[in-house]
Amino acid sequence: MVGIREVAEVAGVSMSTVSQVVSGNRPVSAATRARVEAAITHLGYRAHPGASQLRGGRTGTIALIVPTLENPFYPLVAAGMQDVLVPRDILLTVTDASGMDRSTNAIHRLLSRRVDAMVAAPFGIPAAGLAELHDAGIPFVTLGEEPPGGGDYVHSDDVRGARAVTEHLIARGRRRIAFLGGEESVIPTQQRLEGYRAALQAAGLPLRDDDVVFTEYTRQGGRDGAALLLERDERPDAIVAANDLIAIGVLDVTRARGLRVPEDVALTGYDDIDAASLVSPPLTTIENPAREIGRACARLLLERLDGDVTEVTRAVALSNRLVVRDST
Amino acid sequence: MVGIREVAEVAGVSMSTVSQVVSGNRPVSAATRARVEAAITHLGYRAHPGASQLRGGRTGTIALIVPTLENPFYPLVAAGMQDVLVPRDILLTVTDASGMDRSTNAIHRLLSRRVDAMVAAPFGIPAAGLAELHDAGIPFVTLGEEPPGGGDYVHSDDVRGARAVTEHLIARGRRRIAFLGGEESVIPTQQRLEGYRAALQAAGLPLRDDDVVFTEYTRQGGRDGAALLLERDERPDAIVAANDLIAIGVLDVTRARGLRVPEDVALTGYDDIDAASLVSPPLTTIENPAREIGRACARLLLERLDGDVTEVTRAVALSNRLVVRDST
DNA sequence: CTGAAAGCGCTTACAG
DNA sequence: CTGAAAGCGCTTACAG
Repeated sequence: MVGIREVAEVAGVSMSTVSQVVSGNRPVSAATRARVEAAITHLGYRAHPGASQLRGGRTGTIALIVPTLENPFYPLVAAGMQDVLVPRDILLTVTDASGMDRSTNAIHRLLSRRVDAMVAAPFGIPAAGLAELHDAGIPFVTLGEEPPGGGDYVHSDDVRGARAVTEHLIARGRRRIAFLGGEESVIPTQQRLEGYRAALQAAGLPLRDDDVVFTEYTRQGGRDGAALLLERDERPDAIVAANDLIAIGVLDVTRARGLRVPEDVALTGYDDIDAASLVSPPLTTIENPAREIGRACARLLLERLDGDVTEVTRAVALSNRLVVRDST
Repeated sequence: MVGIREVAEVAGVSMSTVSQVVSGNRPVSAATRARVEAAITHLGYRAHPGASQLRGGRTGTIALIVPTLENPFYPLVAAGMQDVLVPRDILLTVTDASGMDRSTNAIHRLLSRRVDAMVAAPFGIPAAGLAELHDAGIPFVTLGEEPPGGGDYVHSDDVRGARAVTEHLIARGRRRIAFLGGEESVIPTQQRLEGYRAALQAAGLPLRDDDVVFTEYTRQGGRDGAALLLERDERPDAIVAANDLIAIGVLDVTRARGLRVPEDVALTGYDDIDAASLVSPPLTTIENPAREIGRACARLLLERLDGDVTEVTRAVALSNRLVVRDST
């Protein structure tokens, strides 16, 4: 392998000078620089990341931990992060935490690898994992909710989105609107529920406890929840699902029962994943800007890494918008 | 930071011994091992990856380059790779090459980072990129087709899959079956066409040139191809689409023309992406095991890295299976 | 089974 | 603006 030494020899300068040219950490005369650069090109020199890391401290790697890679929302977050990271020549490593017994393992593993920073969806990350992250003292951003103890986070305005979608149903004449959430404990569920409630309240519609059902953020979760909601005597005339996958599960049930959407029951999703426009009928939903969210995460991290941030917590709220399709 | 030196002090042994305990590269007495392990736990020691890398040579990182993260097939490949890589404590870095002018940049960048191995979808990777990869001498695997010049690759058995889906249509009584392929030049297209032909031939059905149309592997490609096939006087009574996205494009056209699927024309896809079961009618298709493909890629790489492989080229063909739904 | 020492390829004070 | 030298935290021959 060709190293800094070979380059220095060919260029007729010291190893320090080669290092300065590569890193730009101190001024080098134009003539010297040109000679060094010529030698680098000629020899095909590539810095050894391990060596730089050992001295410089940083690995140039940022990690993303997601609950699952099967929900297409998360790969898009990864793509957004890359939009920002690639120009800075930072590597992104993505971990699907669903396979590991506990995401704590993922955090631990990534910390051992000395990643420079991390973004994680906090859902299901046990407190111990978050604590370890805190102790490590590296910049990190959470997705969707503020980490306990404070820290940067990025979310789209869930209260507003859920409110918009519910108001849309009310405007369409629906009166008995149910809410089908994912896991009750996570903040996005709570905020979407809050938006739903706010819309009903503003319209003077009653809030009924049994119109709110919690399940999982999956297609199967949607099936389970829909089974509950739709077997009642007094069926809702609309369902606000907390994400598209849940809504798609609801469609499975309406189809099986011969219910027409939207005639018998109107339905809305959340996120606007590709599938939302492919199902039949295509879903009215809230566009959740996954890629933008990824970009924002990466930017927050980079600012911390660049050291010009003093605030403990910064929140980035991205706006979302209603996409009306045939399911309402 | 606590390093090997601190651990050695606390355990009352030399730094070498600590290193041996951590790496397992040479036998250590049980008593010593226990003392060292206690010290490691007590101090919370984590090896510095940069230092190990500088000596040991490997970064413990494997890269995956995909044409896009927006096609849900690829994130699943990534998830499959992780299934295999995580237990070996190897990091996966995923690059979406769509953003970069040329994937060559991605390859170059990853090589600079000294990733230990790489898997890439060869579609659209220019020869220069592949050549650089070859020169780097690191193990790599391609997706779907053999890399020019030879090397490991993983694909599902496309001939067999396409044959199965075509035989299924014949069994359903279809006689005039068209093939709607993606780009003619890529191997998967050629193999799926071969399977389709084999099925017709075995059934004694004629092969007509004008029943074979090539387009792009996209929804729009499907629309374009369907427009050609369905405007003829003698319409086919079935269409074998070379992937699900194409089939979904066909559905757009049948819907617009008031043709019923499967009554007027039966339709099959390929891949079984989520959307295949979401469209109406849901598609009969061939399940292309993305996650399994990812696992196989990782295993091939690991075997090379472990050094017990001498063959230049190894091909892994994964079996796929017919999924029958309402479109046939 | 264990230790002392060299060295992996860089970066960064320290000098000039 | 440039160079010589120390050292980052490990691993691995080399000895014993």
